Amino acid sequence: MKSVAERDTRQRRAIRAAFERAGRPLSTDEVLAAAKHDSAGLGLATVYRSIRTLLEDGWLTAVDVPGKGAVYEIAGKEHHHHFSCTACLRVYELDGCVATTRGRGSLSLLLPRGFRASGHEVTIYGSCADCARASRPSALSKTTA
Amino acid sequence: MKSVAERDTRQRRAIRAAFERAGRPLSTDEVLAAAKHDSAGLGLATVYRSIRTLLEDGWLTAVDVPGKGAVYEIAGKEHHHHFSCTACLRVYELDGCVATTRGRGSLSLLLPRGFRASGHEVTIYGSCADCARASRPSALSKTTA
DNA sequence: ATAGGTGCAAACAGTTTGCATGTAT
DNA sequence: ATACATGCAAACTGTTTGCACCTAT
Repeated sequence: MKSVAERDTRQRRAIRAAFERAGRPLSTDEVLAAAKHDSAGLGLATVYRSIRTLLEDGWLTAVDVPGKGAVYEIAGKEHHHHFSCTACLRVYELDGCVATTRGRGSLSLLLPRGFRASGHEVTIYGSCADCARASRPSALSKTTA
Repeated sequence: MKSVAERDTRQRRAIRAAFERAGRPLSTDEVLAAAKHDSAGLGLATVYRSIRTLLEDGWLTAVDVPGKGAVYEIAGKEHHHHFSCTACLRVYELDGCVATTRGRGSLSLLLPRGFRASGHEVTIYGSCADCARASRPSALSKTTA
């Protein structure tokens, strides 16, 4: 009775594979670039449409990273935060949550009276391991020597 | 010797006044709407240009609120975070920082080896006092009766 | 008088949509 | 066979820019 919801096409397989290979949240451009390896000629509109479908299916979730716009990651993981590398512009997922690191409810302490929290978003900026290594002078010995 | 950097126009006075009156971060549309009270006929392009000038002058800072885009607030305050009301879409400034609420450095605990943090951004979502009050049934007695 | 500011409209970048064609089912 | 998916290009939205006119200095 129920008509097929999602069709298994080359393009969508490529897009899903891109997320699985990346292991980190991807922007639309990153998806396009990565998925083109499996499906040349892939169009940007298809990337947008597929991402929307995957969001509706609950396979992906959107994360809005300040300064980077929306990125998407495979859904279903437990609550976590994100790291945005200011050097390579890649976004990474972090394990754990500030609120649970040091006792529950630390975030509510910041709220004025009468405000009710329903969620939160934490983004840490800096250099990822790759970029930190590349820019640290003392590390050059290992890389260069 | 030094040529005049910024000129004191009706429009810019209106825009600065809008921020001072609001007491919270404003989006470009909010600035346009609020500043039009003091300066009818104000154009959106002028809002964008003035905001940029005020950012360069260090009078404003930009805050990128996930799901809302950029908002701007008067600069110079000490490090703090933001609250985004999912009901009225207004953004508020919160006093204090998660990292200092419960001992320093709790955020670094979340980082994988080799990552270096240079800053962080925390946004809490929920209902502001006004919206929480308006939607809470038990509070209607006070409002209605 | 003149450099800088303003408003309008055109230009742009990122995202979405219409339509004719292609393809999984 | 048919409904859904794709690619292209046009449409839209939010932001920036070019240009002629205006105004604080």
